[in-house]
Amino acid sequence: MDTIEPIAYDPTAIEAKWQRTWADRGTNQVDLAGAKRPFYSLMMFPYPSAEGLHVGNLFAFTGSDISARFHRLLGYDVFQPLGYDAFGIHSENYALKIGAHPMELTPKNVANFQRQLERAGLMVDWRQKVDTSQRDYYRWTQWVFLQLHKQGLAYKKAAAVNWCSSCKTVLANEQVEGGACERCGTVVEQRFLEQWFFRIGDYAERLLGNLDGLDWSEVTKSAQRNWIGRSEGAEIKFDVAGHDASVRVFTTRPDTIFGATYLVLAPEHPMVETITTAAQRDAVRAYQANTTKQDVVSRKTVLQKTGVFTGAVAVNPATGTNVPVWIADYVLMEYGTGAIMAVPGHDERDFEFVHELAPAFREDCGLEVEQVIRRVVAGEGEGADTPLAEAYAASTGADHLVNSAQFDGLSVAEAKTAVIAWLEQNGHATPVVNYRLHDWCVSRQRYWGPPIPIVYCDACGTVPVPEAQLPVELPFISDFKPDDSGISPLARHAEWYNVACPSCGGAARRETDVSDTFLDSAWYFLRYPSARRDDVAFDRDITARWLPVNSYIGGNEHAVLHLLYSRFVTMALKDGGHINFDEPFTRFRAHGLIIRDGAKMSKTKGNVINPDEYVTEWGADAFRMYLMFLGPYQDGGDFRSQGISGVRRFLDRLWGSVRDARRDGDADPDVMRKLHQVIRKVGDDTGALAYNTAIAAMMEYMNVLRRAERVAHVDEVQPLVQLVAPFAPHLAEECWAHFGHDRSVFDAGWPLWDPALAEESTIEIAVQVQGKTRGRVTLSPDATQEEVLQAAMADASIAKFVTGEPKKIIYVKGRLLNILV
RNA sequence: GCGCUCGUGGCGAAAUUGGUAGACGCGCAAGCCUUAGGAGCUUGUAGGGCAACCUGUCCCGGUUCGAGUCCGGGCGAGCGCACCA
Repeated sequence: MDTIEPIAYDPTAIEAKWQRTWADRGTNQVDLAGAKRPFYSLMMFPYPSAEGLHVGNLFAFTGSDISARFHRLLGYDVFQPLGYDAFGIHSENYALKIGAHPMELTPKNVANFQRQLERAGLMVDWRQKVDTSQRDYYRWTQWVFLQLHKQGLAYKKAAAVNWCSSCKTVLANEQVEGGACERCGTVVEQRFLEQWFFRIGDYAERLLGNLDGLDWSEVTKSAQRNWIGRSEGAEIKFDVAGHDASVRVFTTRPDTIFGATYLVLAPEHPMVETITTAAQRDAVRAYQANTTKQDVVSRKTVLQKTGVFTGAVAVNPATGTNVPVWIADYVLMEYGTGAIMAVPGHDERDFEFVHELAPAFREDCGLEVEQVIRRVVAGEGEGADTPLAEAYAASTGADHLVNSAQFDGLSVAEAKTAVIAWLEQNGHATPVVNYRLHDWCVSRQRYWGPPIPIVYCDACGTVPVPEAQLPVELPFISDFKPDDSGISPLARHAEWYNVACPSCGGAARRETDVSDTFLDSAWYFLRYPSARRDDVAFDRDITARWLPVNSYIGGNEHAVLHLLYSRFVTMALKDGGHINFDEPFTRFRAHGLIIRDGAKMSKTKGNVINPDEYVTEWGADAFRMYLMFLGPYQDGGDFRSQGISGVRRFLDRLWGSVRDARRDGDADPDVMRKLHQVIRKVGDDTGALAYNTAIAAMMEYMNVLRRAERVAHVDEVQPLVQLVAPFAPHLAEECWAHFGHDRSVFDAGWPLWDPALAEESTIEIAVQVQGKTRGRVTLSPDATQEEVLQAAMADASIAKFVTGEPKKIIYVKGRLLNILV
């Protein structure tokens, strides 16, 4: 019996042993102050739900952990921290649901997560753990708020905001999905409330422009671009007849101005009041009352358009003709100027409005459809002279203007600039860039978050809490339940909010809202390396050494939330002189999602995987490795319980070959050649996060060892242990120790591979005739074309296809020969 | 509608980036070993054909000696944005 006998190893014992050893030896700790080759490996921290760790968490963390361990083996000083996003609505809502107090429940959940995470075998430096709900963390979250305030980037204003009646708080635009709360799915209402905002809108251009230089997943960059929503166009002024006023509209299609036959204002537009005629006043007021009460979701998604005429008339600055001014619900106050010029001939929405919803008024009010663009489709010639909304959407390069005076014949692109330039001369237009991105609403009318560090004083006004007085501590209150009043639970506690003004000492009142959870996580990566410092949010030297983050891994659901906010806060802190970099994450990779048997995992479907069960049955190493083997890391994968056995079999075989490895005699040169090839492949793939193919390569090598039908030599097996180490760290340590090493395998370095030793002495070269593969010949890699041809013609099954003299021969060295006859 | 990513065996997937399609694993089949096996080992496994061979990477075209890969058009899926002017 010479072949490798797998010996089922005992993961429970081995894994517990090594986790203990790592903790005892401080294996996972890094010298933060003195590291020579710092590498900051970051994973998105979890919020500690009571349900415990989800496979999705483990999938994400394992991917980051492998990258971190791999870099350590390459010789970097790797810092990989982890912590808890424990403040915020998600934690508070769960406490409410089970009737617990978040201040008591959160530490329990954190402890449970900690236990599960420790079993997973992550190379985390737990000394640097952060917990956003702890005072020594949120003190500095408040400090960040104050820095932004100091820089004029935080302001308070009354505005129409998104109100979730279930979470009983306002939400940022980023937290509203299709008109509903992204967390609970409740339809969001519009409320008019005074809130704190951050001027993220001022950073739109920078947030957009920097994306090109970032090594990030394309999906993430594209999501951010969409969210920032840059559009170039112009503001055009339409004077209102009989008033000393003009309506400013934003358009991306100034070229269509000759077809602008009416204007539309958002119902809540401030000019509506002044320009509405007496005859239309009642109708307008009734309409306004009706639409502003509507919740956001029906304003934004219902496609039926309604509107009412204000009675006012404006002058089209291009044609000089009168155009009626309407108000309608399809124009949004939040975007552009809250007013549009309607071009029903070339805009689908305007076309719909005119045709479907205002037929009774059409003639009376002159809502006419004019064609000003002629569509030219390649190969089809010019389109018919029918004004159609489609012409707007399908503007091809050949389309040109008609019925537009001196601009007739210009292409759409030419006309855009020409029309703006012309109108600009008489002060009727300005080129403008608009963004969809709005300022970040950070106030929350909730309990479980950092109180916003602001005090209101009748004498001094809005006073920031002095930094020396931080934190503004969140008090323990039992009635923390939010209500529908739009006022925070803290506002019920006069003993807390009544304070002396920090400026004049007079009676003053604290801000009673807390800040958005996303502010907690928008700077946590700065805190980790300085987590044990109580005198600064982050140390200058430490920060300069470790940041920006070298590798960040997380879910793409945060593309426009956490990732955008983190970039903004980083830029703001740089502008405030606190740090010297613009972008927090040099490389970001969005991992995929784990589904199960083709469907998303959900409690209702009952297909949720409990990692604990699998870790107990198969071991953390096998579970980690299986998750990574499911498919490309950035695509996620379909979890099938059966599949894990293949990975476990591999680990058992590895353990068997380590146990049986012989030291006498020499290693087989053929096996060693494969080994050098595998070292290269696993290194390349692991660096590229192609974990599935890295694992496949190791399995292939294991098969080579087995098929050798003899006990493997130490030299053939030991380097494989180093390759496996990032994936199955516990077993790798056990194997490494078995080979007699005292130190951790993670201090052993990555095995070197020698290109000369990796090279095959003979290779198969495919032989094609007329481009069809007809056979293969085995020759030395540097065989000449003549040699290959000779060998090919000696093979009857190839030669029979070669009829006559070859006309041309194509030889790709070491790959294939193509004979053309 | 706009943007991004993608489409390959029964299944999850590979393919050195234009060069032998289906590595690796699951599943399945046959065999060995077993009192037994949801264990272990061996072999086979894209489809068709007795075979020589033929056909095959969503569909249609193109470039090329050669296309899963590049180009044009279409169909389909997933994600993001969306009455955004």
